[in-house]
Amino acid sequence: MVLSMNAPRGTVDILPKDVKAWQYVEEQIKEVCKRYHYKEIRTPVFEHTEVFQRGVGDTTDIVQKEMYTFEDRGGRSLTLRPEGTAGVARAYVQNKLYGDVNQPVKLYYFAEMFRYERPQKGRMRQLNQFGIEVLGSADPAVDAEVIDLAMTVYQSLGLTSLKLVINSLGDKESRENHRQALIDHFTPHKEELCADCQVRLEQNPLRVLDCKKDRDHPAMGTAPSILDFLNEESKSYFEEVKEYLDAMGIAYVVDPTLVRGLDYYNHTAFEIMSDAKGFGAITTLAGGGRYNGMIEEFGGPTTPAIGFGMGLERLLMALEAEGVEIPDTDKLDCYVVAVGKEAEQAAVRLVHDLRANGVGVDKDYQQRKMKGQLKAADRYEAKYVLILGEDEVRNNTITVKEMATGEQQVLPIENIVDTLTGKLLGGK
RNA sequence: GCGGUCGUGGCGAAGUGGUUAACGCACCGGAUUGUGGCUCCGGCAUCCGUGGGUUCGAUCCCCACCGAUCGCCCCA
Repeated sequence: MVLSMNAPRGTVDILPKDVKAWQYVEEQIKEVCKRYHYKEIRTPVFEHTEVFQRGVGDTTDIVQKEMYTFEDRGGRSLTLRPEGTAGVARAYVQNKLYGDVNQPVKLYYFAEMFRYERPQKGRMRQLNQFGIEVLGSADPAVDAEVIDLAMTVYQSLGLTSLKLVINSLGDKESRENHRQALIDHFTPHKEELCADCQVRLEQNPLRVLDCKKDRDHPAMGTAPSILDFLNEESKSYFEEVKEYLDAMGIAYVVDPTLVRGLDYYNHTAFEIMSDAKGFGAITTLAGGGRYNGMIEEFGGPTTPAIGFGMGLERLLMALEAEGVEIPDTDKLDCYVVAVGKEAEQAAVRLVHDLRANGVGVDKDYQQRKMKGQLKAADRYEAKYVLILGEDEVRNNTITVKEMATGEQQVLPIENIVDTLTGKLLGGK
């Protein structure tokens, strides 16, 4: 490869041979969304930078170092979306969906996200996510439904090595109290913590708990747990969520150190991870939580909301790691083999007519010999091969060969379209 | 931003400081003058990431760069 006309770092082409898996996954997920009564929303690929600064939070890694931010010709600062929730929240406020008769507003999206990171297995600069947002309900049953939906998506696709981890970050009051307790707890050890954590301690002490470098520090084990700081309301909310999960038979693990990287979460936070082998360092398949303050932050009415984001590249990886077969639905119905100039013309017309009648057909365009054309038909896994040669043209016939059995018969060309459409589409 | 590994034909993969750089897969053609999946034969024709350097000579040695990949951080 001489030219450097390659796809930018961290991006990939999804080629025809791979698209099948993507379409299958998308179809299955949409089917689940339909059953759960969620509606699709499509928002812009880029937003005003401020949408993410305010929505995602200034102290997050995403905003601090991972955004694709640029200035447009009008001098506006725009950013390619690094996650899905902020844009949806913005759209919800701007379009006054809080006034919709149907509440809560239950949305899903498929969207590509952009994060400036060093690529590695399961981590791309452009990535695809499926996501859910439910706005307008503070019912813990909604939290459970959202989690249930995510788990159902994975299970309907055949994944089994799943682990659901949940936590509660509590409401504003609980978080504040816990935050102060964390600062009090870690400050005496500040000098012993890693550089990142020293900064985190100032900005967002919750995330010190997330640190992998300092995970063995003695102060970690004794750090105050958020669960001990939940006020009555937060505590009972979390209890209800767990009860609903229990009621649906969804297994979970409570992990008080689960914090999530985004600032906007409160109450329920969750992650779904894969135990499957071949995953490298990446284990998180999906993550989400409640963000009751964001809509207000965007100038809307006080609106409780919850959602999650699910990485589709990682989902595909998980399917592969677990050996899930993707059904092949687009085999070719017919392949027309033509030999000779006259036959070629008849073939073109036949291909056109069959296609017009709903049959999937292809033919040779490489000037291959008959044998080569048959090989191509075999490669394409065509069900039938229709042969037009000199004999057929002379006798106004056509040879129909069923590839699976090798049986073939010579039929009059006259009603061949009807005959074949009946044969191929009769059952549909 | 930091660290490890790697970079040979469409793909996979050997290899050597020095005439024509293995092999496998795939593809095309022939054996079978109009028939696929098996077998055999042939073809696929200067190409060894880029730019420098060492050398009489480098794909193989040195340097830089670019790219890929895996990991750290963090996450999807």
